[in-house]
Amino acid sequence: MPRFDPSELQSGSSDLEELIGYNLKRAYVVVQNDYRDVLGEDHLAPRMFSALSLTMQYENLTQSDLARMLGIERSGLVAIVDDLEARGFLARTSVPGDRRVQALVPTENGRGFYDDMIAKVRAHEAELFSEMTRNEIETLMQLLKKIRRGEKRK
Amino acid sequence: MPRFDPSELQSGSSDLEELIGYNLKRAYVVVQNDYRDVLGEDHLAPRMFSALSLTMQYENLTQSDLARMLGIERSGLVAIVDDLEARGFLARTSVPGDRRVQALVPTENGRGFYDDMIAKVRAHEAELFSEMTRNEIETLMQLLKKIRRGEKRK
DNA sequence: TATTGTTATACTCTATAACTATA
DNA sequence: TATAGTTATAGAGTATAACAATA
Repeated sequence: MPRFDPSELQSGSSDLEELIGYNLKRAYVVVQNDYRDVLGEDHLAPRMFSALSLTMQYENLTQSDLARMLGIERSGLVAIVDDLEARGFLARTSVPGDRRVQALVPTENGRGFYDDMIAKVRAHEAELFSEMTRNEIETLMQLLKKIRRGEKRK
Repeated sequence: MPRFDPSELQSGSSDLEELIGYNLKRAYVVVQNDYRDVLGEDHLAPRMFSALSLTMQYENLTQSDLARMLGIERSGLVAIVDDLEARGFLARTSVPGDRRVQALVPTENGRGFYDDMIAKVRAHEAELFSEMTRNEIETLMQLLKKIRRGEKRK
């Protein structure tokens, strides 16, 4: 059994380094930390950003729609929407024909804020991945989406 | 602005789907959920497995070593090691020459348990990624490690 | 002064279960 | 019966700050 040598940590010499799941997690943490540095200034958590993004791009989403799209439970979305609504980025609006649902409608203010944020996030990714070629990034995205498509539904 | 169409969710047509960080997270969640299905039977959380794996493969790791390798704080490791020690998988043993540190030494029992677990995890990954070619997996691993190497140190 | 292990504490993210009002 | 939104609650996972012992 070898003594610990830091230089071999990512060389794939240990069981852990050969696992896809572990590498996926560690890579995700790298990006997440950078996200927080960027979004944190504006007090926007990554999940807030994700929810805001989808409401900007799809008309009259309900909270249940959003939860399904983000892969989280409906109950978890209440606080997120509360926050986004409190900051004036979107509004819960009643929908004619089904009084159970409330569509999430972005405000002008919300659109302006979002446009700033998406620009910041894109700039941050461009810088964080500046060592990777366009081809590598393209390949990575395809492989990640392939993993996502293999998700086992409940 | 388009109406929500579930079929286009992963097609890259929205801002979110074009972000590396978002795809990384979603892919990670897919694997994580599968991990939990597999490791959960034996009440072994993913981070317990990671810590156990490293102590099996590196001689006389200290908790500080482990924390650095896993990218978490020292304080977070106390509970992990407590649990692994309570289950008889490893032991904190004093080290001659430095009375501050306690080396983490695997037990026979721990080795047997770990051998079972790593086999289960590998089988689970083989099945979860059965739609991907060996080449695709190799490429993915290289790209993930490249992202990890780009991590900004504190 | 710096490091190791530790405790206390708090925060984020998320899930489960139950409720209500609608359908 | 089923669904939308909601609340309460609990459990991971993690970080920060402080401390005693030791280097």
